[in-house]
Amino acid sequence: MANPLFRKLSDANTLNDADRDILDKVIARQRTVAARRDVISAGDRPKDVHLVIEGFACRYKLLPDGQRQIVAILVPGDFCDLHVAILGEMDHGIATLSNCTIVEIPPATVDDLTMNHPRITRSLWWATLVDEAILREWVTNLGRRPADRHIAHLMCELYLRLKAVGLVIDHTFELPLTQQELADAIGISIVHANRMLSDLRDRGLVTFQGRRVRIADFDALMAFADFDPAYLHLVPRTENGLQRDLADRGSH
Amino acid sequence: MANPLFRKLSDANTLNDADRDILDKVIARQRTVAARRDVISAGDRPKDVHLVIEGFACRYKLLPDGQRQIVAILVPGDFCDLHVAILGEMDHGIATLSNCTIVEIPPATVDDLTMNHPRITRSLWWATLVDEAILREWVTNLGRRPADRHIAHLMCELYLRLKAVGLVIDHTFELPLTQQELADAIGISIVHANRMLSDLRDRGLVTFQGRRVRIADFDALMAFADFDPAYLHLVPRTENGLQRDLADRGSH
DNA sequence: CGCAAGATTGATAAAGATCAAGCCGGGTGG
DNA sequence: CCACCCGGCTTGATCTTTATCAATCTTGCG
Repeated sequence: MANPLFRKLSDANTLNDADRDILDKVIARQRTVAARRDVISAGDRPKDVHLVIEGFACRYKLLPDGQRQIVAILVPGDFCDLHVAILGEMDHGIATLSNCTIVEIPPATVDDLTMNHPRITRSLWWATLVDEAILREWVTNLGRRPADRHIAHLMCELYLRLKAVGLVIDHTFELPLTQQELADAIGISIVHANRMLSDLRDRGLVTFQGRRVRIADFDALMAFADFDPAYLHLVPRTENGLQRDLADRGSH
Repeated sequence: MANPLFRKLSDANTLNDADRDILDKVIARQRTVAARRDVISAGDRPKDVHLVIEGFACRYKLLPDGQRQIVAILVPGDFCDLHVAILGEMDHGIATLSNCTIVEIPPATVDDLTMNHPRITRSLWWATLVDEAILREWVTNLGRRPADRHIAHLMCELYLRLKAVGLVIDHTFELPLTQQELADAIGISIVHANRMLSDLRDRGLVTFQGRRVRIADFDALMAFADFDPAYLHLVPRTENGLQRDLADRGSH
């Protein structure tokens, strides 16, 4: 996949070929990070902005008793720390879940984007606001949805987010999470995660084959999870864009 | 309180008297909203940006079975929907918890700020990023902290946020939440909320007198809640700013 | 082959939800 | 002035969800 950043941004924002060229240059400086390593640790003051190009990562918080809460899952095209400069230091860590390709963007490049490329700036804003919307949905999931529906909801979310960057193939996507990591994202114990997962399997809603997730009937899963994709704000400029997108989902 | 927006922003960002004048003008157009009314409903596309000047409000999501999750508590100085324009429609509602004074800021004013007032723009960015940091902490609270500590953590957070806008007086602050509303924020049932609240009272950590919360020993409450104020990014330009701020807390 | 990490299962305990009353205080209408 | 009514608070009993503890199984891999 050439440029997941461009793909993601242009999916819901109007960007042109010139913008694509610029974003291609932005992601030129890549490096790889092995699975289960910190990309940025809590307390860091990173100079460069980091972006996931390939692989999965997560934001997480550690509690004094050693528990961990994953507060976001980062997929290709997601920023780790756009705008840390403004906040100063990281209040959480970012770790890879799989082998990852990470891009480091020097502050000068970010400044150039915000000063000279309003369309891109606006779409970066959009990405930030969607991240926030996802967090609100996670709060709702944690507060009010039982564990099985919560997991189902997360699978719906990842399905659409990964679809936006072309990583859903034939109703399946890669998801290199151990059950412990899933439990840390859902806020439950690993034992409970295991049981809820096998419930979902038994219901035929989600199947896990190795590191791949298969969602045979997305509508059924959405219904079970009470999933409303509105919060992802994927709707492009046209009114019926989402309908198209959703109708399209079986055809890939 | 004259201008909670200026107070909040200048607490962690460098702003001068000229900025204050501009922000005073920004909040000129005020209106009042009665308690327990929607300021903005899910699905709205508000033209103006809304800001709480006085009173308490909340962001919330409704589930199909009628359950509610409060995903943020808004206090004076907090924006309801800075930048909705970019996302299009609201994916959640905003309701008052008490009688509120709300400001409506026309898009032209926001544009003027972002184009002509870089210091203010930066501090608005800061406010947005802090909102996101608060959401991450809420995710952690919901996922990994038991209800009593979760409530204690929220009280610590509100204590510091309200202190930043001058609303903590003599170790107390107003909090016009019913137990049902608190339960909706913490993600528990009202019965459990009631029991955890009386536990906190019994431990002497938090006392509730009418609509006022008293935190006699903030250090003890922080310790109980495992509260680390770093995520609020209140630290001003100086290194020991937070220390000053925290040391100051008993003296008001 | 044998190990280690991860997945699974069973038994039991704790946290929290639900159901059902009762209480308390402030406002309202007679 | 008082009865009563209603929203919100409190309490007890019981049920459900989830956590914890403790094995055991499975599988990829050196």
